[in-house]
Amino acid sequence: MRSLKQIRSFVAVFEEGSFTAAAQREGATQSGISQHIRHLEESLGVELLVRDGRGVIPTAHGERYYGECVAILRRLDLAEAEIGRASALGGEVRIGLMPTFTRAVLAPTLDRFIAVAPTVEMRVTEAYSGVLTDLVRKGELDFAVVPGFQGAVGLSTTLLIRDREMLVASKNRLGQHLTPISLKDMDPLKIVVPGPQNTRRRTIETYCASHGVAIERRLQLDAMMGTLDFVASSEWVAILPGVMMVNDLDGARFDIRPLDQPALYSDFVLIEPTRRVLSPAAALFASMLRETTEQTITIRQARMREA
Amino acid sequence: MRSLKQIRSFVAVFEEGSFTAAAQREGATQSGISQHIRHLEESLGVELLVRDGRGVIPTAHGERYYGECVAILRRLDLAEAEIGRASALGGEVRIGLMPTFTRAVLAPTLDRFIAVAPTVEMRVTEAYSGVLTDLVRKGELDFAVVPGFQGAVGLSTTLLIRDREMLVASKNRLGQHLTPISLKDMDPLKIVVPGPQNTRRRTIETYCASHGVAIERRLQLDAMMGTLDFVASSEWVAILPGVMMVNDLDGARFDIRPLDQPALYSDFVLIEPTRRVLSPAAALFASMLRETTEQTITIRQARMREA
DNA sequence: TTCCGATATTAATTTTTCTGATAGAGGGTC
DNA sequence: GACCCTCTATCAGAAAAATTAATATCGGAA
Repeated sequence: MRSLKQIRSFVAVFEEGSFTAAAQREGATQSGISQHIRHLEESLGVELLVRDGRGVIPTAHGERYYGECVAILRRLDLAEAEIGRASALGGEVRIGLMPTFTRAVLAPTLDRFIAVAPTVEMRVTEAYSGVLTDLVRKGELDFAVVPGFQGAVGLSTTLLIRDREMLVASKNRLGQHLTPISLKDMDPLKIVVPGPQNTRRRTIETYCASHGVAIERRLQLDAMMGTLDFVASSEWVAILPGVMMVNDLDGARFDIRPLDQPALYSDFVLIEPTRRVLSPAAALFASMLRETTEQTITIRQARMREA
Repeated sequence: MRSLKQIRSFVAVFEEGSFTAAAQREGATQSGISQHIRHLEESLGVELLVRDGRGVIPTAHGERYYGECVAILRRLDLAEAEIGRASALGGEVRIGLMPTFTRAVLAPTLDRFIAVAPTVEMRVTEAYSGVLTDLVRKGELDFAVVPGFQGAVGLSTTLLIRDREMLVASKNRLGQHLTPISLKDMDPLKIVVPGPQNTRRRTIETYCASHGVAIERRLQLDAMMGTLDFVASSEWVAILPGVMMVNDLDGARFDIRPLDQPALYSDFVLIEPTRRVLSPAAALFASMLRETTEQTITIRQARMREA
């Protein structure tokens, strides 16, 4: 007979591309997963996955069945969310944020959220997008906010916010605080960048290369706090999303100038497991996060107009 | 943990309005069903059903959850139908028909169907609508065709055909074979009717009462073959759906005249369990049944125009 | 009250699932 | 090609869960 465990196992294997990884994600053994898939295939009378020594590849049947299974799990999740403690706006909300978001917008969002939903247990994980993506896929986070990307199996993405990238340097080094700047006018740059595993690195390199911005020296720093601190006390610069600099608009510590000619925008998306539905509390937090972020951007735009 | 058995049990209890009946339908014991429901309620943290000594009544939560559960089971069924042997147009098709349909349209439909799908195992059950409805709800039939009615929990209905009712008598007793007739012109009637448990009985009585048709004598006969035979060899008449008389349009045995002023139409609907999806073979049979029936009606209309 | 028809509970049993160990298969590397 | 590494399949015993039959309990009707 068909069972939900079998379906969950299949979805996990499909998304992870491996029995072993699926077992880990489902908190089971590889042996158990193997048996579930076998029973599923037997009872359907169809091969769902081709095992090729390196992992697994779904068959055409597998692809189609996966789509249905995800829809079923999602619907199941929805049914429970509708009934259970869901409506009470309680439970636990586990989210993942990049430093971009924890630096400035997390605190005010938390303030507002806690006021409205005092009984909800919040758990915020700070990490870079790769880690967060994995955690979301494993179901260990309800959702995460990561740079916009080309999607991944089993994840749904929703655009949360689009924000402008800023050139950040220590006070009085750039001048014209908050007015647009063309990077080419500033080169050659001594720039602090994240490591190649970070999505931002590629964005920055691509931008510089395709607009003829010369880079004199690169410093690879995978610590956001450290980057800011270093930039504040040196002649090095960094390119950062505006949303993390809202608390420094006064110009007391940094010169901040939006990239121009052309402007560079970054998308941040909310990712969640397709097979699940956001709990009301999580959805509320997500919408508050978006609102707060939008407000900070609005504030910044007002300041920029003044400048 | 949630399981499909629990969900199936809940759906069965909801639809049957009773643990005991649900157990029977699911081929389980009352004890097992009781435990499944208890676990479901515990894990949702919500009461789904109120037990009141006489049976069970769903709570508001139960109602909502039921809707989701049916959708999930249906989707699951769909997923399997899409993948499995479904596409091969094999397997078994179990349908239920009333005598109305078995008398004239079943045979030609079967001919066509068997030609196209020779490997499908057909199982046709002939019975009256109440029995067929129960069998469909229990999942012992893929679908049945019954008189149009006001629906039942757990059943989906689709209009299959609308047909005209006929006054049937033995040859040369009515005259004007195949031309419309006003019943009032023929009263008082000596009429053969089915028992009160049959949907048609109410239809006929209502029609006569509301159009001032006097009935001289009633003969209650719950045997369709017997009714036809008796009518053919006596002065009694019967009111029957046109679709069952297509083989007697030649007037050799019966005088058949459509009711007029006003015309009386009957709807026949296809009923199937909402939680399931018709297999391709069953769907094909249903559509062939509709086609055949429509053709017989078209033929009759042509004959009527000639007459 | 008493009975009747229904659900709840319980403990033993059966079935299913899960695990840990091991075998086997398929690529990559030297 | 031999070796190694990683991955999946299989198996038997262990653990967990479902199922059953018997029985307790409950609620309403007469």
